[in-house]
Amino acid sequence: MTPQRIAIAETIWKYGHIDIDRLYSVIREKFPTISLATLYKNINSFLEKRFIQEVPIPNHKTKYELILKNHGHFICTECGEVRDIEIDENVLKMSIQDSVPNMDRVSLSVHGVCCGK
Amino acid sequence: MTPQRIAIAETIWKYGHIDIDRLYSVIREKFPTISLATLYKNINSFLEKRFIQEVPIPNHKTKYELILKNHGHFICTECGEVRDIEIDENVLKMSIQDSVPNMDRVSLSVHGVCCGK
DNA sequence: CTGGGTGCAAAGTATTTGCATGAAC
DNA sequence: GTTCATGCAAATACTTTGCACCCAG
Repeated sequence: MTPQRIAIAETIWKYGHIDIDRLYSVIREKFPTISLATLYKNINSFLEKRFIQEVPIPNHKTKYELILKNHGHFICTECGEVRDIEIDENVLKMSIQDSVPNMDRVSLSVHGVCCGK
Repeated sequence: MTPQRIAIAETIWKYGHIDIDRLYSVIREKFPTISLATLYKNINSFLEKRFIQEVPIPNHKTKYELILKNHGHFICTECGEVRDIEIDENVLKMSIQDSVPNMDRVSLSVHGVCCGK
């Protein structure tokens, strides 16, 4: 656990969802010499350890978020913003008509336009 | 509508879900001179026209599928295979506890391991 | 002709790797 | 001293762009 690593985790937590570029610029305020390589290495290590997960966003860079409680995402197809939405996981699972092998994790994304565009 | 373009659409349809590399090698059997650039151009044009959509897969290349009826995806976290699963969209929407601005499209992914691994 | 698609090459962007250095134990 | 993360540079991977050519209307 290095200070850089802590800052990365904190920043992801603080922003909720953040992509690599924003993360880079935020972290550099505290650690001006940090490199993108270090960032990617830490991101990948966090991913492996299942501290964080990717939130892929069409036409935008993938964002990262801490894995806390299960929730859905509203993803704006215009600006790429992500908002968490609460889901009732039992009801959600009831919507699945087919049998599914080994359901590890269920992820729900709602796509739409957030701003009045 | 060029023969290449038709072959691309047909191949996506035939495979259900396919990534760019597989698409490239399949199409090249029919059109040995086709380039990745052409493939990407057509993919992007299909995406814009909403003929196809992306299916992002953690640790694997994005796959593409025709937009037919709404369904969910089972995504194997080991091999990246995708299987369509039928969903009851009304029940699924009932699982959403928060109000959502402009719900265009809802996408459900179930992650797990398909093979006995 | 003209418009639009193809395919090559090149550029651009994103991500990973190798290695020297330095801090922590 | 050994281990492990950092940060630079380079390599790799992925995707887009520019342009010359060709085909169909």
